[in-house]
Formats: sequence, structure tokens, C-alpha cells
Amino acid sequence: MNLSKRGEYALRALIDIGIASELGRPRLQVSELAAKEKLPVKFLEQILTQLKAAGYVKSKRGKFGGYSLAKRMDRIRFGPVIRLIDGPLAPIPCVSQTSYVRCTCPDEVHCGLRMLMLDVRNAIAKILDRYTLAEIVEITLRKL
Amino acid sequence: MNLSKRGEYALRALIDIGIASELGRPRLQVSELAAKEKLPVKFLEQILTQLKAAGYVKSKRGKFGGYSLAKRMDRIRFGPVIRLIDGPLAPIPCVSQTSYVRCTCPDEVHCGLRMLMLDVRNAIAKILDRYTLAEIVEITLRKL
DNA sequence: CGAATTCATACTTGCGCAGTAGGATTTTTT
DNA sequence: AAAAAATCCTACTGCGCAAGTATGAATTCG
Repeated sequence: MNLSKRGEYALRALIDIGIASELGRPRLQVSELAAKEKLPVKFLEQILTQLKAAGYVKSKRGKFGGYSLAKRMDRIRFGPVIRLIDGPLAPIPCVSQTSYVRCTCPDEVHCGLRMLMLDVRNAIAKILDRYTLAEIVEITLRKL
Repeated sequence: MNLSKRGEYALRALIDIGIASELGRPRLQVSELAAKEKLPVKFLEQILTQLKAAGYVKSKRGKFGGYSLAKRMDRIRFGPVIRLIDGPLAPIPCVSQTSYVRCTCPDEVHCGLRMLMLDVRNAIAKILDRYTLAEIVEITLRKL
């Protein structure tokens, strides 16, 4: 039931950019991001490239370049980001909505394990697909 | 957010033994289990040994031996079984209840990512720690 | 131009998952 | 007693993937 480091760093980066953006600093450099979260720079770089390709962030190259959000924060949901980086949310493929694969059990509809895991996958998706970056940023800023 | 094959097979085995038990056949052999679910025999054997060591099943050796449940079905919850085999339910260690590890963020209490993941971990645990083998077996049998 | 940044690609390293393999031990049947 | 049928025990293997490193090219600004 694990979130990979890659996935974790991606979310942290998005949240950080979101926060900075909300505080009037819409663009952050990879090195800043990496320093703030103590992550390896080159690794983060890769992850941001991936986020960019998927349209979550945009970049500016050269001196004073960096990354900023490419969509409104209230349009970025966590589920799709995690799916992008880590694959399906579902614990087993036969309960995945986004990349279903049939399992070997003879009768899927009455498979006890499947029912249980479907329940789990729905619970996970309910949270991750509903929360937006805007909400998490807002909550984080509220305490300051 | 994955359940390992090992974990999946363990749960399938428990459910199968539970069902058989409910139908008056409390003991199953590894080869039967493996055939029913189409799993590699020797791999399943290892998993059952692990389940036995943890007190979920008991075994009888020799001819007409096999495995049966070592506890009441309504006392076997899925969460602990998965934790035994796959480790913590939590997506990241800093939200695990059973094997917490602090993360690197400066202020855990106000970390947005952590709040989100705590929510996820609680949703998973709520399901997996509440459902018992008895319930899943019952649901499975109901349709027959 | 030169410094600072992102972009692209390739490589490395270690670990854990998913099995295999082989034989020892126990129990039942003949 | 011996053979057959099961579990038990331990070691090994393959290999894919996560998590990073490394190198250099392309772009932008002063």
C-alpha cells in the first residue's frame, strides 16, 4: 500500500509550488525545491519533467528560470498525479477503474477478496480524487 | 498502493480454508489450495508456513494432512494479515500507526501531504481492520 | 560572451518480489 | 518395516524496478 518516493516528491513539489504561488512567488527553481524538502536535485528534475509532460507544471529555462503551475490549483487532484507516477490506486488490478485487468478467479462478481479490495480502492480514490491542490495548500497556509 | 502477490495469495488461502471449513471440510492441502486458485505450490507452501507461524492456521503433516484455521473466523481481520505479509498499510511511514517513522518535513502537524496521506491510511485501515474473515466467507457463500 | 538554469538520455546500484529447488521430517497405509 | 503422501526447512535465482548519478546539450538573462 505504498506511495513511492517519486510519487511523494512529486506531491511535495506541487504543494510547494502551490504555496509559493499563493504567497506571490509563482515560480520556483528545482534547486530551491530540492533544498526546501532535502531531496536530490537531479532526481527531482526528472520528476518535474514528468509533471510538465503531463501538463501539471510549466517551466522557464535559463537564468531565473524555474517551474510554475500550469493549471489552476483547484483543478489539480491528487489521484491523477499519483496514477501518473505510481500507477493505479487499486491494490489489485481486477479492481482498478483506470487500468482494469481481469484476475484468475472464476467468478469475479462473487469473489470475496475482490469485494474487499474494491472497497479499499474506492476508499482511496474517494479521498485522492476529491482533494484538490488548492485545498491542501489552503489548509497548510491556514496555520501560519 | 499495491497488494503483493504474496499478500493476495495469503488472503485467498485463508478465504478458501474458511469456506471449506464452513462447508464441513475444515482441512485443505496445499496442493488443493494451489489447484483451486492456480498458484505455484511451493510458493503457497511458504506463505502458509508464515501464516502458521503467526497463528492464523494450523497444520497436520503426513498423509491426509493439510491446513486448517487456528482461530475463529470472526477473530481474523484482514489488516493484521496484510501487515504481517506486506508491511504497514500506510502509504508513507510518517502516517503509519503500527510502524511510524518520522519524515523529514519540519512541522509534521501542519504538513499538507501528511494530512492527506493520514486520511488515506485511515480509510484503508478502517476497512481492512474491521472486516473479518467470517464476514467475507459469509458473503461469498450467500450467493451459492 | 558567460553564468545559470532547464532538458534529454544513459547508466548504476541495490533490493525485494516471485518464484524454484532439494531434501528432511512426520504421518498414514499396506 | 517400508512406502507413500503430506508438511517443513533453507537456500538459491532471476530480474525488474525504485531511487538515484552522471554527463552534456539547449536555452535564457545580464
